[in-house]
Amino acid sequence: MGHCLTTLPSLRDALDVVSGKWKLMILVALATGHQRFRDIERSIPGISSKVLAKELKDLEQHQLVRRTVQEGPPVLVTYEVLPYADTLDPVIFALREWGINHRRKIMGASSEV
Amino acid sequence: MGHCLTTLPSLRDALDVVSGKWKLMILVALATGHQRFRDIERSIPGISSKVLAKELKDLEQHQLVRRTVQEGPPVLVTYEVLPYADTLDPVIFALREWGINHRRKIMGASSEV
DNA sequence: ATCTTTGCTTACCAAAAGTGAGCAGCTACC
DNA sequence: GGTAGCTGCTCACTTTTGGTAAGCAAAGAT
Repeated sequence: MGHCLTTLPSLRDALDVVSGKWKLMILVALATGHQRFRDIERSIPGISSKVLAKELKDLEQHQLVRRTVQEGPPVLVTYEVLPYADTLDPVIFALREWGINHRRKIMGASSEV
Repeated sequence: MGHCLTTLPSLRDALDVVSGKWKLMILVALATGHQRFRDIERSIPGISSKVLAKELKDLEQHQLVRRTVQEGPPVLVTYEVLPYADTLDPVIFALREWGINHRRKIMGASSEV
């Protein structure tokens, strides 16, 4: 119910860009004001610099993020979400709401035995 | 903007359950009436039986899916989405919408050079 | 009897993710 | 000026995950 025939292919298209452990997290980190590599890295618990570097490149290729180098010294590298990435807000919002709820469910279940 | 401090952790919670290439696709497949293993497998292009079996177990553990065995003969195994999985509808909807739009963007970009 | 379908599992290999170290370029401090 | 620290990464390595192909028992169809 509510799922039409184009659901699977479109979902596939979206997941191909956005699935994975880190991409959405990185976008949120950027959107909340973390622009520098180390800053982003610190704001996302558990991510490694290797993965961050790779995911940022990916996001750049998908035109969701822009990398800017201000020649120094010191050289300053900044990342920012491009406007197009804002179109992912509903996805992030939905996931976040679900996450909040799911945590409630899990916590609730363990104490209600 | 619009992102509060609980965004990252909640997003993490959600992604831990739901991220990956296949889980949402499987839920949609189930929701659109595919209940049998082979049926699901055929409805999701590119998935392998190994991965499907593993993801189904995962989804079962997260209480999003129920596996039912009707002793036969023939033995009949059916999978169904549990009501709780419906709470993911907004996520799926948002992703699907984004996928539709993203495809438009990609296609558009290649012809508008 | 043989072939097909179902619901998987098992080996095997490849790709991705995580770990830890390191490195060039700069600053900060005494 | 020596050493310590930060930045934005990369490299080599191990571990985990994914994908591919085959196979298998139970049953049904021909």
